[in-house]
Amino acid sequence: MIPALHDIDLPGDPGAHRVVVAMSGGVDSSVTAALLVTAGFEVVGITLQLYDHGAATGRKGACCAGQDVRDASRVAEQLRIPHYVLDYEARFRAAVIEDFADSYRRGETPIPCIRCNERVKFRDLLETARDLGASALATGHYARRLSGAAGPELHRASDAARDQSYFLSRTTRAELDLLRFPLGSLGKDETRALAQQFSLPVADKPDSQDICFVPQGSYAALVARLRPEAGEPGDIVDNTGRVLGRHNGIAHFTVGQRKGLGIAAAEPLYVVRIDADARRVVVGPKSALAETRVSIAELNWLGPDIADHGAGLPVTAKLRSAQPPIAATLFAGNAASGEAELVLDEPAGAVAPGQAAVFYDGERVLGGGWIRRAAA
RNA sequence: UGGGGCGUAGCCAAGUGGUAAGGCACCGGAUUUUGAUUCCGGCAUUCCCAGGUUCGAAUCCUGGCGCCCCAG
Repeated sequence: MIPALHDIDLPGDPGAHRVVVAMSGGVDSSVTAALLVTAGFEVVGITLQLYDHGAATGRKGACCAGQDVRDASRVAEQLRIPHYVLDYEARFRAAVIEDFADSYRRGETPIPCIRCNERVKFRDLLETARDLGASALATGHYARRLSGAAGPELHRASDAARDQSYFLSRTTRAELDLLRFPLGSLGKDETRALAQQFSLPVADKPDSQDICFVPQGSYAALVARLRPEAGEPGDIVDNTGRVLGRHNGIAHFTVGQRKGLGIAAAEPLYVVRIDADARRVVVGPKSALAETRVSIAELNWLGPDIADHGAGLPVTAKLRSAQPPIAATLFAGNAASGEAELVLDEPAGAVAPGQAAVFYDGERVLGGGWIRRAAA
């Protein structure tokens, strides 16, 4: 059966609301559109064409180019809703791909999916939705938008294994006002089942994986092409500076990485730090990864006012998309600058500059920022 | 060329007569909207080479080759 839409927060007659759905051509956003159509909303599908290298055409599990755009069109056609494809290649290249390359050049580890949400999907698409007079912009993300006393709140998805709130941590309050996540209470298997019930042509399409704009998965080659210095060879050293080996470009590494070093040692070695200027990759044993203090920049806050929390706010913090939140205390120093410091209750490893730090109070997303560095 | 030691997979290394541990690296798979982490699996019919002893040797014997250390 088709489930009722939770948390849609659009009062009155559904037919009176125009809802724009961001359709990537994948299963999730297609089911999102189908659910909204079934619920009686006036749905408009929009697909952003983000890139279009030839290799994407036949690639499985990509999004936002070639076949995926056509898939989105087919779904929209079946649902009998208007569908617009907007050319965002130039903007995506500048705001996401160039940023991705710059990040690696600095020796950081970018997370382009968040940049894409932050700078493309939730910014321009929301404007477009407003221009179209829409009441809401719906996406297929697995997260929940719940109405709280002080307005909409962002929460983790019901299915913890599918939760994508980490990727939505740059979302602002204003954006959250207009956003809706109809899949937030569903499990992936439920979404698949719905896709079957709706007979969507993408029902059996594989989940997207990897970085969408990187053909054949050779992301380091892409970075090396855009920022040649990130592909220059350099030394692999230990914390005393002793040279243990060579690497073929810092773009191949992230803090916490074990594979690919090619160094035989008594115990496994992990990337502890990347020194972009010297083109050095510093490695050490797992114990060398433990950090307790993390500097945060560009804090985006969605929680209650934290001006009163000079003593620090207890939170759980997620420092990597596939790692569970860990207990910590957040010190939001200069709110205006967005600078903050996170102190972990227990030392944690693989704190990589460039990744997002997302703060939770239980299921609720309080905010997020970028990991600048491990504070000494 | 006096004395001593060593030579086991890419690296380190256990094993001294009973039919090749382990770690690292590497490869494959699972997981993952970050090629990370994690997890699972694979990875020397063979122990520098050639003979010999033995039912049986990487382990004992002989010879050779290579390397290291201490003396000169």
